[in-house]
Amino acid sequence: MKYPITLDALEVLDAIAKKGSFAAAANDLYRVPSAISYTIQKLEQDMDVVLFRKEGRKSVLTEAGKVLLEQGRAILDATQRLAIATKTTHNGWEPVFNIAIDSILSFDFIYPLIAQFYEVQPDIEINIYEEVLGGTLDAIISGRADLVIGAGDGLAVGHDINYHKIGQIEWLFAVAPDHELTKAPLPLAQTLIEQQRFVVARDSSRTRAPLSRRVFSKRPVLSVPSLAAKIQAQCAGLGVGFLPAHQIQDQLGRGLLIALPVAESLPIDTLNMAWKASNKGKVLGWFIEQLDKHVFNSAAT
Amino acid sequence: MKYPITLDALEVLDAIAKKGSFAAAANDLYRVPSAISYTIQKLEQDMDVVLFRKEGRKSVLTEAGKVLLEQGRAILDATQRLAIATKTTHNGWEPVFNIAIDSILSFDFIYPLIAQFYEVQPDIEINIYEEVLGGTLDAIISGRADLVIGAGDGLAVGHDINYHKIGQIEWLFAVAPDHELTKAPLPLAQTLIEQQRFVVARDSSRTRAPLSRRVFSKRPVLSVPSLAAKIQAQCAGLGVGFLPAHQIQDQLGRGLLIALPVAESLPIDTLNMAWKASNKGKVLGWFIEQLDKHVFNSAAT
DNA sequence: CCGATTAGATCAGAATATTTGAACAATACT
DNA sequence: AGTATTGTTCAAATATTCTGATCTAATCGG
Repeated sequence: MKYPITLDALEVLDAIAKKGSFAAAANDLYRVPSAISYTIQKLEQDMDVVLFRKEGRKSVLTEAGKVLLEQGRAILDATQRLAIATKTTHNGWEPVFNIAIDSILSFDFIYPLIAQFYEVQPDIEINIYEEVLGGTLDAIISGRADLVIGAGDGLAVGHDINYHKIGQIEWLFAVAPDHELTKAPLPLAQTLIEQQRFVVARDSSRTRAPLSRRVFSKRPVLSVPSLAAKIQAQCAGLGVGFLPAHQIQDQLGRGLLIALPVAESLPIDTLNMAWKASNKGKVLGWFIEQLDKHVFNSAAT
Repeated sequence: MKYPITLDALEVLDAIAKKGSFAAAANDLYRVPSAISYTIQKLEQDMDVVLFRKEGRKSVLTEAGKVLLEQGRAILDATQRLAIATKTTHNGWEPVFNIAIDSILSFDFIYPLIAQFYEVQPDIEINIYEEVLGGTLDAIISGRADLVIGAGDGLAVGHDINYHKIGQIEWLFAVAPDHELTKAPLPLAQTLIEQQRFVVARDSSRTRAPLSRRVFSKRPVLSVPSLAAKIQAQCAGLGVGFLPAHQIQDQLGRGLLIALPVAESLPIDTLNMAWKASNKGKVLGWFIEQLDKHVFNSAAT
């Protein structure tokens, strides 16, 4: 069964609609007007429909012609994307790449990397997701992420997951400048800290219970949607808590937050990336290589 | 810019995949094998990708070939649907037709009509929705329905809506066979009725307040999601209420419900269809004509 | 009102694309 | 070893698409 519609004919139809006339479309497509006329007449004959009617010396689309044009454009777009997807697959690149990033990190570091990647390979669809700590393993195993970046230890025993340390996170106990703790003897005693209202960040994109890190407080906590909101709440003096050092350099510099030493020394969290060992994709390989080089939370900066 | 992909090439690729070889695909497409070979080689050259590799004397798809095949099939399907949609538009038929039916009716009556319509015109997408009484006018004005069928008077003053009576609904006051009202003097007095628990049906597909018809009860009502649920609840003796006669013939015949006369005579509701006066669609015209002929709730049945 | 310009159609001939038929090499089967 | 099948090559045939010339009809500007 021969298809009455050809992509070339849809392209001609599109050009006529965009340029407003057969003659202009011909010019646009480097053809002569009679070639355009031939193509449209052949399409009308093959489809057994009328696509244009005469208005004076101009041809205008019929309702059927409009249906063909609109949905034809969608098919042309899909075909162009298909050509690209086929070519990127041919070249060994995955056509789609998903990255999940721990909500405790900002996304800022990944954008320059993606910009670099798009210089190398512009035709890949990259999707970025925000994950909480506990979700990173799920994201890899379930296949919804090709690569995850987040804090915490690798716990993927028996799951054929590769972990690689790419940095570390320093936690600071931070309070507003007018908080009473700024007048207390340093380092802050555990018993004093326990009496404070902690601000905790929950993951707003997940319907799970709020994930609280190092909640020492014996007072009701203040729960906020995100890390950014937590920082704002602590700047406002609404509570206290630990914050990743790299996220509050600006606030510390401007005196909006004060980092106070605590008696108990906090371990520094490692920052890992993880991926399925069986995944040999070139996009994944590129990102792994680049993240390995990337310097996170440098003390010198 | 010439498109490297042609629909014919996608059809060839599809045939090769389905039939398992170039030779079988050639046979299927009424061509010679060298025509298939030519088409694939031209496609590979135009796209600058490798689609097949040799395994012995057989050719098998590469990963790129698989991507092209799968998404190419979707494009072929879309193109076939587009040809049909264009043709139906050319023939004056609307490509999509939406009918909203009052939830007080069952849908049974519309299915034979749709079956008849599909004998006349199989290529139209028909969508059926359930609406409550108050929603029918909205559905027409907003354009989400081309035709609505439901009970009640036409209230569309100033809205350029055509109403047409197509039948009527007889309401019966029905109770379970072991309900105490079956022992009361007939016709049932108003004061006696008022003391009963009524079952009312709300529209589960809408987030509006329950729509109650003829709620006489001074007791808390039992609200259920649908008319079907209302019938079931009344059969179970959970309450009383009015039910459209045509919907409970079976239950009456089997003694699952008893229809009791009430002192106050109830008006019979008219059943209307409504549509926008400016809508001249052929599908709409066909349904209006057929519904006009259709006999609803005939006393003889 | 008239000449110039533009839009699209017609058609013979040219150019390009696709197909066929014959022959071949390589692989698989009996 | 002989036969069958798969896919390729290639000259020739066929089909499709395009060009260039010419035409009709409609619109525009002086």
